[in-house]
Amino acid sequence: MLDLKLIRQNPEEVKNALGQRKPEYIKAIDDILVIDEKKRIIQQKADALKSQRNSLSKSIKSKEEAATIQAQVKNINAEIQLLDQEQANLNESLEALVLYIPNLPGTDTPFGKNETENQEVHAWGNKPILNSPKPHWEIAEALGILDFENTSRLSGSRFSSFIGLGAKLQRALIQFMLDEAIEADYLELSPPVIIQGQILRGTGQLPKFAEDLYHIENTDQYLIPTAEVPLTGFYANGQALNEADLPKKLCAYTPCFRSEAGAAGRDTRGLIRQHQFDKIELVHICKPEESAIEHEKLVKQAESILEKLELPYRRILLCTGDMGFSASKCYDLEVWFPAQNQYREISSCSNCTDFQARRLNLKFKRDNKNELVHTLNGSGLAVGRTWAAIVENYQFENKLGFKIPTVLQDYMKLSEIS
RNA sequence: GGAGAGAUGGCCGAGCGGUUGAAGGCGCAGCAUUGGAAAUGCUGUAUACGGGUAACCGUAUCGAGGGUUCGAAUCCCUCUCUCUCCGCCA
Repeated sequence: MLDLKLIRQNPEEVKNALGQRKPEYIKAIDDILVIDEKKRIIQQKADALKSQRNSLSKSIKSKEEAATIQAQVKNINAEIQLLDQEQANLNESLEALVLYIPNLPGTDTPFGKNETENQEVHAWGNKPILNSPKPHWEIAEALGILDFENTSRLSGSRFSSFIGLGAKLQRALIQFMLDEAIEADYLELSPPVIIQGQILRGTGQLPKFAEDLYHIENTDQYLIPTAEVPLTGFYANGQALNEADLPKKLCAYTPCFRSEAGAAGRDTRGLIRQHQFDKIELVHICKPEESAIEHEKLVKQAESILEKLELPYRRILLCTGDMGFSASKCYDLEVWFPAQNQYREISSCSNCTDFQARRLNLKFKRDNKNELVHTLNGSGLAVGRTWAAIVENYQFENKLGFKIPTVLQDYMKLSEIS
């Protein structure tokens, strides 16, 4: 959520910045300004009447003199009720508008209409030289370590099961990624995967992206699409954080659930796009002036996982038109998939500045005053996609199977699966 | 699921329908005292919205929402959550 005062005081700046995402936001800001103006005028009227009412009520000392004042206050009350109702209505429409406005792109976020205008920052690693790379699902299904067919009868399309050594590899990846995060001073949380709608509004998934979520019927609860939600929301609406405790670095392993509405026909084969997948998530909560540096640290932490797994990847700086709702600046890490002959997203690291903090009421105390924190999140990493990337990049050319990355061999007690 | 108890500021804890945004204590911050500290003393310590260059002023908030009243933390209704006991259960 953007600061209303910022919109009020620098409307042109806000419109310029949001217009870089999509031109339609410019009109929304104009609407907000009009409603905000109306609301303030009404609030001033109502406050003045309430003030009058309070002092009249206080002036009643004896029962004898009460009658005339009572009549007076009753009249005032009728007026107040109308104004309050009007203000409540305006507030509602104002909130409805503001909750649909995304974060302002940072000044170092490049302008661009869509993903074609993202910028590659750097690429790392050597792509494997393979004459005819096989897709991961072919290799894995043939090895009997991954199943789609039986699983689709269990759960429907876009679900899968890991079997035997496949399941063990997934478990090893989770263990490895968590160990790496904890080594880097992250505090591990194991949160619920069912979360209140209020928190999802806070992190920005709601109200705009409700169709992407699995909703628990007859409740205000949802399955999380990412552990960013419970991690970022963990301290919401509670006591302000201590300045000395910042930056807070949290990590969690959780399953993630996405309805993938609107993705029909895309990535229908393999592990790339599933309704349920595992992910290790990293979240930083920090002071405003620290968030740019924390963002670089966060993305490097995610990169270090790929480097230790020796998977070729590149870092992309997203442009204004491709960036997520809550982000001000965002790097995507993309891992190389030989069979598809392309890089695919495996981590998305966002600096959300104070956007989520304002919606979540997430503050810290500095000089005896409450200030909004900045929040950052990134995957470290998406487990299913990492699993698939290992199978494809480490596949043997002359026989069925693949090598286990060196760092995982201790976890697996195994050097290859064939 | 059944029965009961409760929800007040960072925490504990008062609170007759009317100078109660809220006593008192703890904690925290500043100042004094000290060679330094402890102890002590004094002062200050909620949030949001609005108005004002500012000092400051107005309004709202005692779990949430509604109601009664000239006036509600205090009375009434609904909901939510927490705790205790019983039942069930990974």
